[in-house]
Amino acid sequence: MGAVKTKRMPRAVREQQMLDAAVQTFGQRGYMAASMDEIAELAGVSKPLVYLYLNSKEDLFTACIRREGQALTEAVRAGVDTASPADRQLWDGLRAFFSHTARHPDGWSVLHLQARTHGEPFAAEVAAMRAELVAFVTELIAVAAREAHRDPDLADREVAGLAEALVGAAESLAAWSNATPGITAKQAAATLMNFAWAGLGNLMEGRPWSPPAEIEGR
Amino acid sequence: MGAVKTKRMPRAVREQQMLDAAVQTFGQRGYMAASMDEIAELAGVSKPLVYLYLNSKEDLFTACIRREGQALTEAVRAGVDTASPADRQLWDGLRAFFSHTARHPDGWSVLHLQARTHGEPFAAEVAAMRAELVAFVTELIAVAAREAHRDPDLADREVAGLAEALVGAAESLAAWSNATPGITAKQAAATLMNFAWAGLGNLMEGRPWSPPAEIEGR
Amino acid sequence: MGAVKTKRMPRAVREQQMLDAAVQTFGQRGYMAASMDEIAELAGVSKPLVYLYLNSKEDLFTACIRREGQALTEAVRAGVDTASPADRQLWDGLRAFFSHTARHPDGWSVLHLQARTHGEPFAAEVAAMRAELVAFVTELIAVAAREAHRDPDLADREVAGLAEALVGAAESLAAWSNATPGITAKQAAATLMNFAWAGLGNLMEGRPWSPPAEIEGR
Amino acid sequence: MGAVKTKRMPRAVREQQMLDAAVQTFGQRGYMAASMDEIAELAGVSKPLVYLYLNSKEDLFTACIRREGQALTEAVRAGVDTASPADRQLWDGLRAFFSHTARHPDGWSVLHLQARTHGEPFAAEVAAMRAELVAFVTELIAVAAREAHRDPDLADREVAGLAEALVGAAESLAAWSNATPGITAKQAAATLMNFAWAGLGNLMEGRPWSPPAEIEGR
DNA sequence: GATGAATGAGCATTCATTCAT
DNA sequence: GATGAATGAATGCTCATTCAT
Repeated sequence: MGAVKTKRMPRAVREQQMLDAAVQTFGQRGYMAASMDEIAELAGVSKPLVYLYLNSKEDLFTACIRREGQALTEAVRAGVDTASPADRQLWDGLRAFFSHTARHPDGWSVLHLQARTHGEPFAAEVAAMRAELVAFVTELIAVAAREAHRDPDLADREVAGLAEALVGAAESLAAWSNATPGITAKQAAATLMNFAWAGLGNLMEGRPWSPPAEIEGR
Repeated sequence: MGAVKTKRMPRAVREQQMLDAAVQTFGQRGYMAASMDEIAELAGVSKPLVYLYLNSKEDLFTACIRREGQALTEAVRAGVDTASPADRQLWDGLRAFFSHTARHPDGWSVLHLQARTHGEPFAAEVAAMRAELVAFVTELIAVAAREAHRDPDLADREVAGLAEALVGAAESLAAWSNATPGITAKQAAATLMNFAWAGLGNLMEGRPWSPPAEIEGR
Repeated sequence: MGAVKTKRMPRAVREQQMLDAAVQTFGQRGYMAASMDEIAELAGVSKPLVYLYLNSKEDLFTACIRREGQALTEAVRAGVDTASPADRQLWDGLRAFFSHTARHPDGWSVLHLQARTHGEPFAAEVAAMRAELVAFVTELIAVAAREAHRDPDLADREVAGLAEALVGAAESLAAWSNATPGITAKQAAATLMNFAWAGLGNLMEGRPWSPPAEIEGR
Repeated sequence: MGAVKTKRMPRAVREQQMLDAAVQTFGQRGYMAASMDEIAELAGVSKPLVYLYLNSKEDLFTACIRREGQALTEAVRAGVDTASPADRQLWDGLRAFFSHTARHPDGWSVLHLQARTHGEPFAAEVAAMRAELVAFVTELIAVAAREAHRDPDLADREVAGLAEALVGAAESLAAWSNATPGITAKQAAATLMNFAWAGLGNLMEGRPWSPPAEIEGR
C-alpha cells in the first residue's frame, strides 16, 4: 500500500520515498504514536532498510523536519522580490507561505505541531527554521520603518515581539484555512495583510490596506 | 516525591492531586511519552487508584484538557468588563490571558501543544475551548465595528479570519514571552494590542494604539 | 513447563524462581543466546514481571553471578576448618568445591564459562569471587610454608602464580569430572591433591600424598 | 580500516584476511556479540564475499577455531624434542604454549573462552584440539613413569585426571600471565613446572624442580 | 570476482490495564 | 478506600542471510 512496490532502486530515491512516508505518518499521528513499522509499510520497504538508510526514529524525524523546513523557507524566499516595497514583500511572502502550507499539510503539521511537542533535539531544529522566518519579518518591519522615515528607535525587543505576533498569526491562519473549506491561500493572505498592516482600528474606520495590483495570478 | 503521601483523603481532593500530577507530566513530556506510572507516583497514589478514579489514560488527559481549558477561559472572562469599550475589553482580556498562561505553563502546554498533536478525541476538546476565545474576540470585533458605525457588511468569514489571526498571535506571544526572560505579561499584551489595533502601517507612521489609563495594577 | 504456574506469590519467592530459571538458561545457552522470553517461560511468569523485579538482562545476569558466586564461596568456606593443617584444609576445600560444582552445574557454567566471556560488567563481578578463592589458596600456601619452617622469601608473585595454577587445575577438573561419568567429587579432589601436594615428580617416585583419615563421609 | 582495501587478490589471501578479522572480532566480542558486518568491514571486504567464501557465521567461527587450534598445537609440537627426557619435554612444551598464547591473545580467547561457551558444534571442535594437548601430556606422564621404573599400574583414569589438571593449570596461567603485566612466558612456565613436577609439598621443603640448562634463549 | 540493495525473524524493553486481596 | 502482583500487546532496533547486477 502507499508506494507501489518497485524493487531495487537507487538509495537516493528510496530515501525520498521513506521521507515522504515518514512526513505523512508523523504529520498525522505525531512522533510518538507513529511506528516505524507503519512508516516502512507506507514507504513500501522493510523496516531494516529504513534503519539502514535513516539510522533511527529520531534521525528520521530530524530528517523530516529538515527537509520540510527547507522546502518551506525556500518557497517563501522564492516568492519574494527583495527589491519590492515592504508591504509588497510581506504580501508576497504570505501568499507563498499559505500556498506552501496548504499544499503540504503533513509537512506543515510536522513543523508546526509535532516537532514542537518534543524535547530539545527537535524543538531546536524547528526553532532554527522558524527563526529564519521571524528574521525575514523582522527585517521587513525595519525596512518599512525606514521607508516611512520612522525614527529607528523602535526597540529591538518591540520589533521582535511584533514579528512573533505576525508569524504566530500566520501559523494560526494556515491551520485555519487548511481546516476551513473554501478559504484559499490568497484569502488567508489578504486577511492577515489587512490585520497586520492596517490594524483592527483602521479596519473599523473603513481604511483597509489595499493589495497591490497583480500581474501574474499565482 | 511530589505530593506528600497522606493517607485517606476524600475522593475530590485525591482527584485534584492526580490531575495536578497529570497536567504537569503531560505538559512536560507530552501525551504519549507520559506514563501512568510516572503520574501515579507524582500524585503519591498507586496506579490502580488512578484507574479507579479516572478510568483510562485517555479520560485522564481529557479531564486535564477540560480543567485547564475552563481555568483559562474563566480567567479571561473574569478579567474583562463587558461594559467597557471594545479596545479596553481586548486589552484586559489579553492581559488576563498572558497572565494566566505565564502562571500555568504546564496547563498551557497541555492545551496549546500537547492536545493538538493527537487525534480527534483531544483535538475536538481543545478546539471547543479555543472556539470560546475566538468567539469572544469575534464579538469584540463586531462591537468595535458598531462603535465605529462601520457597516455590518464585514463578512462573517472575514471576521472569523481576523479573530483567528488575533488568537494565533496571542498564542504565539504567550510562548514567546514565556521563553524570553524579561518579557512580562503586560508587555506582551501591549505589543499585541499595538499590533492588532493600530496595525503595522499605523505604527510605522508613528500612530500607535495608546493603552487606557489603569486603575488597579493587576 | 518449568515451574508449575502458581499464581500470586510474594515477590521474594518469585525472584528466586526467576533466578533459578535464569541460571539454568544462561548456564546452558550463554548470556547472549539466552532470551528473556525463554527465561520468563521457564520461570513460569510473564516477561514484564521479570523486568519489574530484575530490571534488565544485564542486571539479571549480574544477580545470577552474585548468587551463584556467593553460594560457591560459602560452600567452600563451610567445608574447611581453619584450625586444621594446611594440607587438610586444602583437601577439605577441594572436596567442597568439587561437590558444589557437581551439584550445581549450571551455576558453575555461569561462573566459569559464561561470565568470563563478556565485557567488564560481568568479568569484574566474577573476578572478585574468583579472587576470594585464590586468596584462600594463597593463604594456605603461606601457612604450609610456615609449617614447614620455610623461609618466607617466596615472592608474592610466585605464590600468586602457584595459587592461580591450583585454582585453574581445580576448575579444569571440575569440568572434567562433571563430563566424565563415574568420577566423583572425592576422586577429583584426590587426583588434584596428589598433583598439587606431591607433584608429578614424587608421584613418579611412588611417593604420593596420602589423604588424611576421614571421620564424616560428606 | 583494518586491512587496507586492496582489490582483486587471490582467494586464499582474501580468506586469510577474513579469518584474521574474524578471530580478532570473535576473540574480543564473543561469538554472538560479533556481527558479520563488523568482521566484513574489518576484513576490508563486502559481506556477501564473506558468505561466498565461508558460508555462514557458524562455519566462519568453526574455521577460526580450526585454524587457531592447529596453530597452537603445531607451535607446541615444534617446541618439543621427543627425544628429550620427560621433564625437559614438558618444560619445552609449556614454554611454547605460553609463548604462543601470549603472542596470539585473540586466538587464545577464541579457543579458551569463546568456543567453549556455545553448544555442541564448537565445543566439540575445540575439545578435539584440547584432547591433543591432553594426550601429549598423558604420554609424557607415561614416559616419566617408565623412566622412573614406576609400575605401569597407574590407572588410566588417574593419569587422565593428572593430565587434565596440568592442562587446566596451564590454561589458567596463560590467562593470568596475559593479564598480569611483567609476567613472561618463561616465568609462567617455570611456575607451572615447579608446581607440576615438584608439587607444593616439595616446594615447601625447599626442593624445587630445577630447570634444565638452556642453550638458545628463545 | 565483488557488491549495493533488500528482508524475515527475533530480541530487549515498556506500557496501559486488570485482578485478588 | 487502596494496593501488590501480574500480563497482552506493542515498539524500536539488529542481525544473519540472500539476490540481482
